[in-house]
Amino acid sequence: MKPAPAMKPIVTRFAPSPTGALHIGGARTALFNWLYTKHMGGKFLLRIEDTDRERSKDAYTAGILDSLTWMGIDWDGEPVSQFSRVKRHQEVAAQLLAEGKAYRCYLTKDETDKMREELVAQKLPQVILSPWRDADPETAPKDVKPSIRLRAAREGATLVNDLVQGDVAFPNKDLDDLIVVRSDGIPTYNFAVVVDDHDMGVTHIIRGADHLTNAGRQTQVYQACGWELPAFAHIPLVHGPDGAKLSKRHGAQGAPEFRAMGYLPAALRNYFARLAWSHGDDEIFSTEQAIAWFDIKDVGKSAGRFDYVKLADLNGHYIRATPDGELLGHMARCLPGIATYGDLVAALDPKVKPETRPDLMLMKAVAEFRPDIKTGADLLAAFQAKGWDKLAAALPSLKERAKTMCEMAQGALYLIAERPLKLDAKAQKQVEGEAKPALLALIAKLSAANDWNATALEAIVRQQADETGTKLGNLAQPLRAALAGRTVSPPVFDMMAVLGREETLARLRDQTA
RNA sequence: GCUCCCUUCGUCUAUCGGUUAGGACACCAGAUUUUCAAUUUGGUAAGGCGGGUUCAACUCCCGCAGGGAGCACCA
Repeated sequence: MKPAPAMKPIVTRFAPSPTGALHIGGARTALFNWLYTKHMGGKFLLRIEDTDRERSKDAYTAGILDSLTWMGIDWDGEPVSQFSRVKRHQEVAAQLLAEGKAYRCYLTKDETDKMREELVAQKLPQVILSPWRDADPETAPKDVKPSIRLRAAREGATLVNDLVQGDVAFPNKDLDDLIVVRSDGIPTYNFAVVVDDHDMGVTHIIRGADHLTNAGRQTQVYQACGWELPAFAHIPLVHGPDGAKLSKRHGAQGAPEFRAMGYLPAALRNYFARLAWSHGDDEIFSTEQAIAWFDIKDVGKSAGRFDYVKLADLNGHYIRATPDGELLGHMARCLPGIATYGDLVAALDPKVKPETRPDLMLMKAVAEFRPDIKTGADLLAAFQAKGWDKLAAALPSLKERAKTMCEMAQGALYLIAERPLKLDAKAQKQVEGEAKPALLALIAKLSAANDWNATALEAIVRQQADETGTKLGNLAQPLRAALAGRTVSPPVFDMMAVLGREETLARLRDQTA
């Protein structure tokens, strides 16, 4: 039998710049690369684009890697630092120069800025035509450090064959000679990217559509170097709910914020996979399924809008589907990332609706319920002090009714209430009047309960309802109010079971005293 | 201004020349119910506009309009 033709495994990469946290749009780009690579059985590489020495920070790199790991996205090999490859970039530039495919340009930044200004004023395309392209190098000024520009074609068009966007042509007359190395000797982004992608053996470049025009420029570099072009796939951007590029006024942007808002990595993966990509009518699918199904040819071209409501719905599904132990782990990772209520409010862009920030809603509730707890970390500590096992016991009734980890924590606040509870106005009403004698009767019966579990407790309360000819709700609501301090809570019998006999009875007595 | 991209329910999308234009979220109504959820049944809701091509167009072509992205010695 003849062996199947050896197929060169694909190589993809994600190349964030370490100038901040992992942007959620970047996370999606990484996800698409990752899904495609896993689907094709290739290698997924990471490159840190740290040539901007002013803004790049090692802490950001660490944060980005941590966020990717949290998202469940892994990569092959060690991340490559672009800055560490400057020498190599310069070598290639020198080679281009030697071959006449690039030239030294003695135009200063000030001069080109001015030229550009004039072009804009005259409403002309902003194409800088350097006089040094064909000038005699002998006439070069001695006191100006030159940049190196690519001697790009002026006629015809540069074609980008894109797996998502199709064939896109850029007229060469609209592309000026790309600066490949700045006058300070540092290579520019569009040049370094090509050299690095080539050297790393990248076969498929999957990135945001905002890079489409860069693909034109980079294609010219590939051609000048005589290198084989990779396949390009420019995936549509994610826009804010108003259709504009995702920015501060749309709220959260960084992956860590999504973690702090209580979203699960699995939900985020599922949600982002469905933006601009689909597999028939499938909406909720596992990562394994996504890998099996994912193909670039099924990626659409139009930008999608970020929909927190749909994300929340998916997140709810994943919360319900996640085993309790794992969920507790997510809780422990989520809470410490939450700032104080005051800070959250202060950081909120006025255009962002507070309801779309689960972390803010949680801290608001905390501020009312336990003013002594200031940050998410404090809240976590409070849960731990009360006993992590209490939270674990409460989880089953909590996860049914939460869309985010923050909502779940909010539902669990009854665990850490301090006696006597401060009931909110609606809850207060529930424990007054006729409720008082009913509660007193219940206290007596509950004290005598043999078994302290939800079913047994429910039986006792139901019995009293039957005996007194009242509806169960008339007893359950006062109980709820007394135990949780609110009129909305997890099921009362679950709360009683989790709180235990002593605490339950104490809270009930507090309200009947 | 120049270049490039996009346009199906409010949102994410299916459709790949012939469908009652399907699904999901959201929304509305009913069921269930100790609150809130969850679950479940049903419902409202879409092919930007104008021209072609074709027996037939959401689907192909052209124009217009609207939206988006890019236009640095940033990445």
